[in-house]
Amino acid sequence: MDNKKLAELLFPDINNTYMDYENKYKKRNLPEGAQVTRFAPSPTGFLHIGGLFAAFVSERAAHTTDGVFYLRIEDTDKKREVENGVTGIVKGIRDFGIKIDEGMISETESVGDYAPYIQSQRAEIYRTYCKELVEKGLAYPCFCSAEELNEVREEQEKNKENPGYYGKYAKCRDLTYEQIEENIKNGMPYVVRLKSPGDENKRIAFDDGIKGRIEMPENVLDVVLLKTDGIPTYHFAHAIDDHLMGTTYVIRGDEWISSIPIHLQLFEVLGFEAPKYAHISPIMKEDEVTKGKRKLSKRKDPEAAVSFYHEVGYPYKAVLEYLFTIANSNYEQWRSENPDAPMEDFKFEFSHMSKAGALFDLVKLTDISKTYISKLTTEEVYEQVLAWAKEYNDDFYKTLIRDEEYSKSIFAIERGNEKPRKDITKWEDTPQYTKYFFERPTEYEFPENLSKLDMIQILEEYKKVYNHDDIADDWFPRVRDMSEALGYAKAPKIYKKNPEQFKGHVGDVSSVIRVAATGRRNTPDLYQILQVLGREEVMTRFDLAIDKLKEE
RNA sequence: GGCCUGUUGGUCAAGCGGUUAAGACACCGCCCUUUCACGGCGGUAACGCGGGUUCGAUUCCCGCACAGGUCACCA
Repeated sequence: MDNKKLAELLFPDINNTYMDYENKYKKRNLPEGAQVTRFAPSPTGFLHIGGLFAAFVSERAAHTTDGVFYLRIEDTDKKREVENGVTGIVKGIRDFGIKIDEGMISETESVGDYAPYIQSQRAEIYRTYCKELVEKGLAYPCFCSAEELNEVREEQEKNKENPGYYGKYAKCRDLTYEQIEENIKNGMPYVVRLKSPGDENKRIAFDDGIKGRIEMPENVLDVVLLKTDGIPTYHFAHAIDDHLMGTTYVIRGDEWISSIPIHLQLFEVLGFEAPKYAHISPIMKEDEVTKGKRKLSKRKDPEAAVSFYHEVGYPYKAVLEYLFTIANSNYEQWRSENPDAPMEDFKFEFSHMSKAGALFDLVKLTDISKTYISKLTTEEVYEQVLAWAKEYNDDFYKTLIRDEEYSKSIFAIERGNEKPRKDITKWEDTPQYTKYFFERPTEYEFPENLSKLDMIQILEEYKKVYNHDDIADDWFPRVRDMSEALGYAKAPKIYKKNPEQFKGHVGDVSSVIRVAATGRRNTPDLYQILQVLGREEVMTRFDLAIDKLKEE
């Protein structure tokens, strides 16, 4: 068979040679040890937390080595594609502050010297390399229909043989030029397959950055390179793109491990140097029903979508912080030793990645997020809450901007202390958390151990002694004195010793004041709340509470 | 079924032939305290099973079990 002639028959439109691309896309000039990594999702309109995790790890791997991290879109499956899918991915990554050096930055635009970064625009490149393989006798057209392929598979299953297109089952391997020409003339659709040089008795080995050394049988399958529509399969596109774009480290989900023999063979056949690989274990979730682990599912689990975290308002750095704790086992240790260091200072290492899939732990995220938010300044909290509200809660947004200083003074309560409060988990909590600052209470959680008359007495008495100009140190002693005068112990300990001598203790008294001012029994520091509310408002609220007590 | 991977408390995980088997989150108790939160102290709780190798196995080897992945013209 004249392979050259066959190549011309199959690819009459291709006039370039692969050398044109080898010359066009120059080798990167990077320092020793710098890694080039990429995130290469399909634009299916949904960025999975596992995808974000892979992107994050890839970005860290690149930027801790002064390398490059780029975004490539793998849109070779037109059936699954979604409108504006690229935008969704770019936004998802951006919302989490992950910096993309190269690649797609919007639906249609990209930056970088290795464009196009979207596979649907690289058809000619793939076809050029494919033509080359045909010329070298390493690839051939296959006209088998889906039905024929199914029949073969059934026969193989019956004979307990490995399924697939290989060996004697690879019917189209031995087609003559004339047969091929005839088929094409008749308009028969075809794919282009690799003529696999693999030997089923040989084994290959490679060192995975995370999983370690893995050995597997060589690939013997004549895998599809170009589909009927002329678009490459993932395998072929992976080899071409990662070679041309200079990827040094391919980081992806571990569902790809079993394709490694194919990929290594492709690199070999194409004469490319293979990249290093690191295969990440999937993020799992405990299934409520079966109590087993399962992959986070986009249908069942809202937290599988990256947009979920943005919507409910977890600060993106808190999410990243959490992702880091499952990415590198020594991260938490490092963080406790460097509580205020930026996370970029942490040296990411593949060797500290877990081989097994971690269960996604929302409770742990909650803790990390609370701690993170507790350390923010008032300004930072206000900005982030505002940004969240602007996107997801218009009413609250309007409330916040009505009086910026007032809003900030709320978030300033007990902030900046040595032991800051840890009570905001996510921005979605803040409307409820701050509600009583913007609205007078309508419901009161008055304590049950005091009578209404006692409570009315407390409030009326407190109105008389309340001094809005008290400094913090004077405020509580005043409550103490009043408590004592009304027959309450001035400290809980005193009350506990002789409970029969008192009506209650100062804590009961301040509870009444607290509930009258806020409607709630549990709040941050009461003095600061009263200060924020302002003298007039405080008095009004006391009156309202008294009325409420009287009417019942 | 073939091929690959994994299995330490509820969760994330240290460990890499000899340890009272770290730590974090969660949970429980106590202390601090005007509530809540914070903080401090303490507690419950783990090496999947069976064989080897070895003076000694959580650690090494072999089975088994369980879990996950993959065997497409999807990525």
